[in-house]
Amino acid sequence: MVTTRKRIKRGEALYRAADHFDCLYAIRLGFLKSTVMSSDGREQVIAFHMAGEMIGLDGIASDVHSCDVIALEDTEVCVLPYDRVLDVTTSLRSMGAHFHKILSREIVRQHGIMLLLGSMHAEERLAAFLLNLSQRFEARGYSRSEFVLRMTRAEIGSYLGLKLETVSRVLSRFSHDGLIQVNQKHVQILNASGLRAIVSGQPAAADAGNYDDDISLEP
Amino acid sequence: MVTTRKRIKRGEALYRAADHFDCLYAIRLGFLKSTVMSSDGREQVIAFHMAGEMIGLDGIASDVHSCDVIALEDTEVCVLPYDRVLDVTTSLRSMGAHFHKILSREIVRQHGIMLLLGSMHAEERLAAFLLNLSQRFEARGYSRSEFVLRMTRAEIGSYLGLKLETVSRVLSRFSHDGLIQVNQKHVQILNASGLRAIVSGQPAAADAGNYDDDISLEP
DNA sequence: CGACGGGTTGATCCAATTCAATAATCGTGG
DNA sequence: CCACGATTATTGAATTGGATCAACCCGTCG
Repeated sequence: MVTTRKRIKRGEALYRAADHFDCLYAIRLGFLKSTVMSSDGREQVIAFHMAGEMIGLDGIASDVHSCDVIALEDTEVCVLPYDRVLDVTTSLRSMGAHFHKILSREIVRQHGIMLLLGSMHAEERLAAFLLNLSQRFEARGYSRSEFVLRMTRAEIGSYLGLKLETVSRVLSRFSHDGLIQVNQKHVQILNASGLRAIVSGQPAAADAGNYDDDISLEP
Repeated sequence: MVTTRKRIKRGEALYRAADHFDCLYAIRLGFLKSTVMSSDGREQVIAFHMAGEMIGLDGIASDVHSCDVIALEDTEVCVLPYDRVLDVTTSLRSMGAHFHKILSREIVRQHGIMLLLGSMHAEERLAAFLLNLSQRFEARGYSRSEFVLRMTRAEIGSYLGLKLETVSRVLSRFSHDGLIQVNQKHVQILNASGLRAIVSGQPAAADAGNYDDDISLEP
């Protein structure tokens, strides 16, 4: 499949809601957010995207994009004209199946976010968020215990249905409890099991020294 | 495409999380809910489904279903073996495109729910919920102003990220303000524009008699 | 250097939850 | 058909988690 590249600078949009839909994008490197806007102007971050992920799927529904996608750092994407995607997915059954899976995975992923937004407390949301990032960084070969948040506190808050002050407070609390170390955008996870316990609704069981697993400092 | 039918009685499951994925289902008539469960047992309703909609899309991702689908009333679905769906969507390009749209539409729909869960107050959520139901009933030829809620207050609450008491209270308030009339599961929308104003964050602008549009009593 | 965006932290407030009591409705079996 | 227990719904009072308002710090950039 012929693929062209496209670069988006930090702060710029890859596409915006109401833009005509032509192609999908595979992220080569960089970090982006997707946002939707309500009629009265409230903005909500609905996803953060990183290298290896495919974006633009929202446009297939009606040939028009339904959200904004903004680069949070300089980003490079692979442009995949949807016409070509359709060619491939219809000519090769296995490619058709594969593409269905990509779409379905996005649906399932969103189920998890709805669970989070619908039933979790601030601490649980933040813990889940950090673990999710950690897991995604690890899957891409980066450290699962140390990374840089590409987004602001306000963007994290929007994504998690919280205000930026709450995000800041909870991160401070986690830091105070020895679960993480935060320094502005730089985060180090010190006790992943502790975070997992919080996600599962545990009231953070005192503290104890179960730093048994997941302490690591890969490249 | 050979299609078989399947009946599910009120309270029974069409499928459950972890069930093997084989087929999709088109709802012929009835009403269902989809729920996901967090590891610690919290249940969250992620969707309500009615006649004409397709369900089971979550299973494509990994050949295993990721949510429970339960009938809220006696329901009949059309069983569509996914293998056959793949045959059709890969042999006919237009069918492939159409199926992609179905999947993408689900993704876009969920964006709206995330916006709701992430940034709306209880009254806004309920107003949006009622308008959404109204619109879907209308699209199916039923009255847009009078319908029966097939789900309990607890299920509405779970879907909207609220407690059942809050749902009950807000419905009572809407009723008191003349926006709707509620009688247990039976709801009549008296002032759809008022509800729309609430969704858009308007503090319900006194009341005024703008019952201009959308009062109707179709069959 | 001063302004400005991003972050932290404290004090107060309020919307929604929790706890609780009561009522209405439904399903079931005698 | 009616009685009875079990859901489901409503409503009130008290509580609280997160929002809001506000002050301040820090680094960056013109």
